[in-house]
Amino acid sequence: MMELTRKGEYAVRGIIHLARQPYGTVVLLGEIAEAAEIPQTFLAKIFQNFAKLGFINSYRGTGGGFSLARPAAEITLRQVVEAVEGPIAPNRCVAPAGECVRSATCTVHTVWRQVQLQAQETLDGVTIEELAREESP
Amino acid sequence: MMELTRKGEYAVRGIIHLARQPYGTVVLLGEIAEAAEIPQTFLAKIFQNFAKLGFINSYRGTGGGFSLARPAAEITLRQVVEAVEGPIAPNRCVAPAGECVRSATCTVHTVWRQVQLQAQETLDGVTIEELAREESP
DNA sequence: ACCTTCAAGACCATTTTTATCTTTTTTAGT
DNA sequence: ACTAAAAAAGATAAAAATGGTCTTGAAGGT
Repeated sequence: MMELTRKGEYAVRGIIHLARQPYGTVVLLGEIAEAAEIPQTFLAKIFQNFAKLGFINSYRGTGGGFSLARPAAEITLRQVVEAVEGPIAPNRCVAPAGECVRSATCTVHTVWRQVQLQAQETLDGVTIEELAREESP
Repeated sequence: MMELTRKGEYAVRGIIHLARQPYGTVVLLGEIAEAAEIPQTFLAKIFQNFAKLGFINSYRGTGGGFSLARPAAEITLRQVVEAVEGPIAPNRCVAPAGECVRSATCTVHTVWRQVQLQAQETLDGVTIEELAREESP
Protein backbone atom coordinates (compact mmCIF):
# COMPACT_ATOMS: atom_id res chain seq x y z
CA MET A 1 0.00 0.00 0.00
CA MET A 2 0.97 3.61 -0.56
CA GLU A 3 4.16 2.99 -2.44
CA LEU A 4 6.43 5.44 -4.12
CA THR A 5 6.68 4.63 -7.81
CA ARG A 6 9.89 4.12 -9.73
CA LYS A 7 9.54 7.63 -10.99
CA GLY A 8 9.61 8.96 -7.45
CA GLU A 9 12.49 6.76 -6.49
CA TYR A 10 14.45 7.87 -9.56
CA ALA A 11 13.69 11.50 -8.92
CA VAL A 12 15.08 11.32 -5.41
CA ARG A 13 18.16 9.38 -6.43
CA GLY A 14 18.79 11.69 -9.36
CA ILE A 15 18.60 14.93 -7.47
CA ILE A 16 20.69 13.53 -4.63
CA HIS A 17 23.39 12.65 -7.11
CA LEU A 18 23.31 16.20 -8.42
CA ALA A 19 23.48 17.57 -4.90
CA ARG A 20 26.65 15.61 -4.22
CA GLN A 21 28.57 17.68 -6.74
CA PRO A 22 29.96 21.06 -5.74
CA TYR A 23 27.17 23.61 -5.94
CA GLY A 24 26.74 24.91 -9.46
CA THR A 25 28.43 21.98 -11.19
CA VAL A 26 26.78 21.09 -14.47
CA VAL A 27 26.37 17.35 -14.84
CA LEU A 28 25.45 15.36 -17.92
CA LEU A 29 22.15 13.57 -17.83
CA GLY A 30 23.89 10.40 -18.95
CA GLU A 31 26.31 10.59 -16.07
CA ILE A 32 23.58 10.96 -13.49
CA ALA A 33 21.54 8.21 -15.06
CA GLU A 34 24.46 5.84 -15.07
CA ALA A 35 25.63 6.66 -11.56
CA ALA A 36 22.15 6.39 -10.08
CA GLU A 37 21.17 3.43 -12.22
CA ILE A 38 18.19 5.09 -13.88
CA PRO A 39 17.04 4.69 -17.50
CA GLN A 40 18.35 7.84 -19.12
CA THR A 41 15.28 8.71 -21.17
CA PHE A 42 13.09 8.28 -18.14
CA LEU A 43 15.29 10.50 -16.04
CA ALA A 44 15.21 13.07 -18.84
CA LYS A 45 11.46 13.42 -18.36
CA ILE A 46 11.80 13.75 -14.63
CA PHE A 47 14.51 16.38 -14.91
CA GLN A 48 12.62 18.32 -17.55
CA ASN A 49 9.88 18.65 -15.00
CA PHE A 50 12.30 19.60 -12.25
CA ALA A 51 13.71 22.33 -14.46
CA LYS A 52 10.23 23.73 -15.05
CA LEU A 53 9.57 23.72 -11.35
CA GLY A 54 12.80 25.56 -10.66
CA PHE A 55 14.64 22.86 -8.75
CA ILE A 56 17.34 22.56 -11.35
CA ASN A 57 18.75 24.45 -14.31
CA SER A 58 19.29 22.81 -17.65
CA TYR A 59 21.86 23.76 -20.24
CA ARG A 60 21.86 22.58 -23.81
CA GLY A 61 24.66 22.01 -26.22
CA THR A 62 28.24 21.02 -25.67
CA GLY A 63 29.13 21.31 -22.02
CA GLY A 64 25.46 21.26 -21.19
CA GLY A 65 23.68 19.26 -18.56
CA PHE A 66 21.93 19.95 -15.29
CA SER A 67 22.80 21.77 -12.10
CA LEU A 68 20.88 22.57 -8.95
CA ALA A 69 19.00 25.84 -9.24
CA ARG A 70 19.10 26.43 -5.52
CA PRO A 71 21.07 25.04 -2.61
CA ALA A 72 20.23 21.45 -1.73
CA ALA A 73 19.55 22.60 1.83
CA GLU A 74 16.61 24.56 0.47
CA ILE A 75 14.99 21.63 -1.29
CA THR A 76 12.98 19.30 0.90
CA LEU A 77 12.27 15.67 0.26
CA ARG A 78 8.59 16.49 0.29
CA GLN A 79 9.00 19.03 -2.49
CA VAL A 80 10.80 16.50 -4.63
CA VAL A 81 8.37 13.70 -3.95
CA GLU A 82 5.29 15.84 -4.50
CA ALA A 83 6.78 17.23 -7.69
CA VAL A 84 6.73 13.81 -9.27
CA GLU A 85 4.06 11.91 -7.40
CA GLY A 86 1.60 14.63 -6.68
CA PRO A 87 0.29 15.64 -3.26
CA ILE A 88 0.83 13.21 -0.43
CA ALA A 89 -2.50 11.66 0.42
CA PRO A 90 -3.10 8.22 1.89
CA ASN A 91 -6.67 8.38 0.66
CA ARG A 92 -8.62 10.28 -1.95
CA CYS A 93 -10.66 11.85 0.79
CA VAL A 94 -7.70 13.87 2.03
CA ALA A 95 -6.37 14.80 -1.39
CA PRO A 96 -6.44 18.51 -2.27
CA ALA A 97 -8.85 17.84 -5.12
CA GLY A 98 -10.82 15.58 -2.82
CA GLU A 99 -14.53 15.84 -2.98
CA CYS A 100 -15.19 13.99 0.24
CA VAL A 101 -18.83 14.52 1.04
CA ARG A 102 -18.57 12.88 4.40
CA SER A 103 -15.51 14.70 5.71
CA ALA A 104 -17.48 16.43 8.40
CA THR A 105 -18.88 13.30 9.93
CA CYS A 106 -16.50 10.56 8.88
CA THR A 107 -13.99 9.48 11.50
CA VAL A 108 -11.91 7.54 9.05
CA HIS A 109 -11.32 10.81 7.32
CA THR A 110 -9.59 12.21 10.39
CA VAL A 111 -7.37 9.16 10.60
CA TRP A 112 -6.22 9.55 7.01
CA ARG A 113 -5.72 13.21 7.67
CA GLN A 114 -3.41 12.40 10.55
CA VAL A 115 -1.40 9.93 8.49
CA GLN A 116 -1.13 12.55 5.80
CA LEU A 117 0.06 15.26 8.19
CA GLN A 118 2.64 13.00 9.77
CA ALA A 119 4.06 12.00 6.41
CA GLN A 120 4.11 15.59 5.22
CA GLU A 121 5.89 16.74 8.35
CA THR A 122 8.48 14.01 8.16
CA LEU A 123 9.28 14.68 4.52
CA ASP A 124 9.27 18.41 5.14
CA GLY A 125 11.92 17.88 7.78
CA VAL A 126 14.45 16.35 5.46
CA THR A 127 16.44 18.28 2.88
CA ILE A 128 18.25 16.98 -0.16
CA GLU A 129 21.44 18.39 1.34
CA GLU A 130 21.13 16.09 4.32
CA LEU A 131 20.42 13.13 2.12
CA ALA A 132 23.33 13.93 -0.17
CA ARG A 133 25.67 14.45 2.75
CA GLU A 134 24.88 11.39 4.73
CA GLU A 135 24.21 8.82 2.07
CA SER A 136 27.08 6.62 0.98
CA PRO A 137 27.66 5.90 -2.70
CA MET B 1 1.04 9.56 -3.88
CA MET B 2 0.47 6.65 -1.58
CA GLU B 3 -3.23 6.34 -2.08
CA LEU B 4 -5.59 3.75 -0.79
CA THR B 5 -7.33 2.01 -3.68
CA ARG B 6 -11.04 1.61 -4.08
CA LYS B 7 -10.70 -1.89 -2.79
CA GLY B 8 -9.24 -0.59 0.45
CA GLU B 9 -11.85 2.08 0.75
CA TYR B 10 -14.63 -0.44 0.13
CA ALA B 11 -13.15 -2.86 2.63
CA VAL B 12 -13.17 -0.25 5.37
CA ARG B 13 -16.65 0.97 4.57
CA GLY B 14 -17.97 -2.57 4.34
CA ILE B 15 -16.62 -3.79 7.63
CA ILE B 16 -17.70 -0.60 9.39
CA HIS B 17 -21.23 -1.18 8.19
CA LEU B 18 -21.11 -4.69 9.56
CA ALA B 19 -19.76 -3.40 12.86
CA ARG B 20 -22.72 -1.06 13.22
CA GLN B 21 -25.10 -3.98 13.60
CA PRO B 22 -25.53 -5.66 16.98
CA TYR B 23 -22.66 -8.09 17.45
CA GLY B 24 -23.37 -11.40 15.79
CA THR B 25 -25.98 -10.11 13.37
CA VAL B 26 -25.79 -11.82 10.01
CA VAL B 27 -26.12 -9.33 7.20
CA LEU B 28 -26.70 -9.93 3.53
CA LEU B 29 -23.90 -8.98 1.19
CA GLY B 30 -26.37 -7.11 -0.95
CA GLU B 31 -27.53 -5.06 1.99
CA ILE B 32 -24.01 -4.03 2.93
CA ALA B 33 -23.12 -3.27 -0.65
CA GLU B 34 -26.15 -1.09 -1.08
CA ALA B 35 -25.79 0.74 2.20
CA ALA B 36 -22.10 1.41 1.72
CA GLU B 37 -22.41 2.10 -2.01
CA ILE B 38 -20.07 -0.64 -3.12
CA PRO B 39 -20.43 -2.85 -6.21
CA GLN B 40 -21.76 -6.07 -4.76
CA THR B 41 -19.58 -8.47 -6.69
CA PHE B 42 -16.51 -6.50 -5.77
CA LEU B 43 -17.43 -6.50 -2.12
CA ALA B 44 -17.99 -10.23 -2.36
CA LYS B 45 -14.33 -10.73 -3.23
CA ILE B 46 -13.20 -8.52 -0.41
CA PHE B 47 -15.40 -10.27 2.13
CA GLN B 48 -14.35 -13.71 0.91
CA ASN B 49 -10.85 -12.69 1.80
CA PHE B 50 -11.91 -11.25 5.14
CA ALA B 51 -13.62 -14.52 5.95
CA LYS B 52 -10.47 -16.47 5.18
CA LEU B 53 -8.49 -14.14 7.40
CA GLY B 54 -10.92 -14.61 10.27
CA PHE B 55 -12.29 -11.08 10.47
CA ILE B 56 -15.76 -12.15 9.53
CA ASN B 57 -17.88 -15.29 9.32
CA SER B 58 -19.80 -16.15 6.22
CA TYR B 59 -22.96 -18.21 6.03
CA ARG B 60 -24.33 -19.65 2.83
CA GLY B 61 -27.80 -20.46 1.82
CA THR B 62 -31.08 -19.00 2.88
CA GLY B 63 -30.63 -16.69 5.84
CA GLY B 64 -26.94 -16.52 5.07
CA GLY B 65 -24.71 -13.51 4.93
CA PHE B 66 -21.81 -12.15 6.93
CA SER B 67 -21.18 -11.32 10.54
CA LEU B 68 -18.14 -10.13 12.43
CA ALA B 69 -16.04 -13.03 13.67
CA ARG B 70 -14.69 -11.02 16.56
CA PRO B 71 -15.64 -7.82 18.34
CA ALA B 72 -15.06 -4.70 16.29
CA ALA B 73 -12.97 -3.34 19.13
CA GLU B 74 -10.48 -6.10 18.43
CA ILE B 75 -10.07 -5.28 14.77
CA THR B 76 -7.76 -2.40 13.97
CA LEU B 77 -7.88 -0.21 10.91
CA ARG B 78 -4.36 -1.31 10.11
CA GLN B 79 -5.40 -4.95 10.06
CA VAL B 80 -8.21 -4.21 7.66
CA VAL B 81 -6.12 -2.03 5.39
CA GLU B 82 -3.20 -4.43 5.28
CA ALA B 83 -5.53 -7.33 4.62
CA VAL B 84 -6.57 -5.81 1.33
CA GLU B 85 -3.71 -3.56 0.35
CA GLY B 86 -0.77 -5.48 1.69
CA PRO B 87 1.82 -4.20 4.13
CA ILE B 88 2.01 -0.46 4.64
CA ALA B 89 5.17 0.77 2.97
CA PRO B 90 5.77 4.21 1.50
CA ASN B 91 8.62 2.77 -0.54
CA ARG B 92 9.71 -0.64 -1.75
CA CYS B 93 12.83 -0.32 0.33
CA VAL B 94 10.85 -0.58 3.55
CA ALA B 95 8.51 -3.32 2.40
CA PRO B 96 8.76 -6.63 4.22
CA ALA B 97 9.83 -8.38 1.03
CA GLY B 98 12.15 -5.47 0.34
CA GLU B 99 15.55 -6.28 -1.00
CA CYS B 100 17.08 -2.93 -0.26
CA VAL B 101 20.80 -3.34 -0.74
CA ARG B 102 21.57 0.09 0.56
CA SER B 103 19.47 0.02 3.71
CA ALA B 104 22.54 0.21 5.93
CA THR B 105 23.95 3.35 4.38
CA CYS B 106 20.98 5.06 2.76
CA THR B 107 19.48 7.94 4.70
CA VAL B 108 16.40 8.10 2.56
CA HIS B 109 15.68 4.61 3.76
CA THR B 110 15.43 5.81 7.35
CA VAL B 111 13.03 8.56 6.32
CA TRP B 112 10.72 6.11 4.62
CA ARG B 113 11.02 3.87 7.59
CA GLN B 114 9.84 6.67 9.84
CA VAL B 115 6.89 7.47 7.61
CA GLN B 116 6.03 3.79 7.62
CA LEU B 117 6.20 3.50 11.40
CA GLN B 118 4.07 6.59 11.95
CA ALA B 119 1.40 5.35 9.58
CA GLN B 120 1.43 1.92 11.14
CA GLU B 121 1.10 3.34 14.62
CA THR B 122 -1.72 5.62 13.68
CA LEU B 123 -3.70 2.88 11.99
CA ASP B 124 -2.93 0.49 14.82
CA GLY B 125 -4.46 2.97 17.22
CA VAL B 126 -7.87 2.99 15.62
CA THR B 127 -10.35 0.15 15.90
CA ILE B 128 -13.31 -0.61 13.71
CA GLU B 129 -15.48 -0.26 16.78
CA GLU B 130 -14.45 3.38 17.16
CA LEU B 131 -15.04 4.05 13.51
CA ALA B 132 -18.43 2.36 13.59
CA ARG B 133 -19.42 4.20 16.72
CA GLU B 134 -18.42 7.68 15.74
CA GLU B 135 -19.16 7.74 12.07
CA SER B 136 -22.52 9.05 10.97
CA PRO B 137 -24.49 7.30 8.26
C1' DA C 1 28.27 23.97 -40.70
C1' DC C 2 28.35 20.56 -37.35
C1' DC C 3 28.24 18.19 -33.24
C1' DT C 4 26.41 17.98 -28.62
C1' DT C 5 22.89 18.08 -25.40
C1' DC C 6 18.34 18.92 -23.61
C1' DA C 7 12.95 19.64 -24.91
C1' DA C 8 8.76 18.00 -26.32
C1' DG C 9 5.58 14.96 -27.78
C1' DA C 10 4.06 10.60 -29.68
C1' DC C 11 4.00 5.98 -28.85
C1' DC C 12 3.80 1.45 -26.58
C1' DA C 13 4.12 -2.81 -23.60
C1' DT C 14 3.08 -4.39 -19.14
C1' DT C 15 0.87 -4.32 -14.84
C1' DT C 16 -2.63 -2.92 -11.74
C1' DT C 17 -7.09 -1.55 -10.84
C1' DT C 18 -11.84 -2.19 -10.94
C1' DA C 19 -14.73 -4.53 -11.82
C1' DT C 20 -18.37 -8.44 -14.14
C1' DC C 21 -20.07 -13.05 -15.27
C1' DT C 22 -20.65 -17.88 -14.77
C1' DT C 23 -20.61 -22.02 -12.38
C1' DT C 24 -20.41 -24.49 -8.17
C1' DT C 25 -21.22 -25.43 -3.41
C1' DT C 26 -23.62 -24.97 0.79
C1' DT C 27 -27.64 -24.33 3.58
C1' DA C 28 -32.56 -23.52 5.09
C1' DG C 29 -36.99 -24.34 4.56
C1' DT C 30 -40.75 -27.11 2.60
C1' DA D 1 -35.57 -35.16 -1.76
C1' DC D 2 -36.48 -30.60 -3.76
C1' DT D 3 -36.02 -25.92 -4.23
C1' DA D 4 -34.65 -21.39 -3.55
C1' DA D 5 -31.21 -18.49 -1.45
C1' DA D 6 -26.78 -17.19 -0.72
C1' DA D 7 -21.80 -17.23 -0.69
C1' DA D 8 -17.35 -19.41 -3.05
C1' DA D 9 -14.46 -19.76 -6.75
C1' DG D 10 -12.62 -18.90 -10.97
C1' DA D 11 -12.56 -16.86 -15.63
C1' DT D 12 -12.79 -12.81 -18.13
C1' DA D 13 -12.17 -8.01 -19.39
C1' DA D 14 -12.21 -2.85 -19.85
C1' DA D 15 -9.78 1.07 -18.19
C1' DA D 16 -6.12 3.31 -16.07
C1' DA D 17 -1.52 3.71 -14.34
C1' DT D 18 3.19 2.50 -14.73
C1' DG D 19 7.53 2.37 -16.84
C1' DG D 20 9.43 3.08 -20.23
C1' DT D 21 11.19 4.10 -25.76
C1' DC D 22 11.59 6.76 -30.06
C1' DT D 23 11.61 10.60 -33.08
C1' DT D 24 11.95 15.16 -34.11
C1' DG D 25 13.12 19.72 -32.88
C1' DA D 26 15.61 23.46 -30.68
C1' DA D 27 19.52 25.57 -28.52
C1' DG D 28 24.39 26.13 -27.73
C1' DG D 29 29.43 25.47 -28.43
C1' DT D 30 33.35 24.83 -31.68
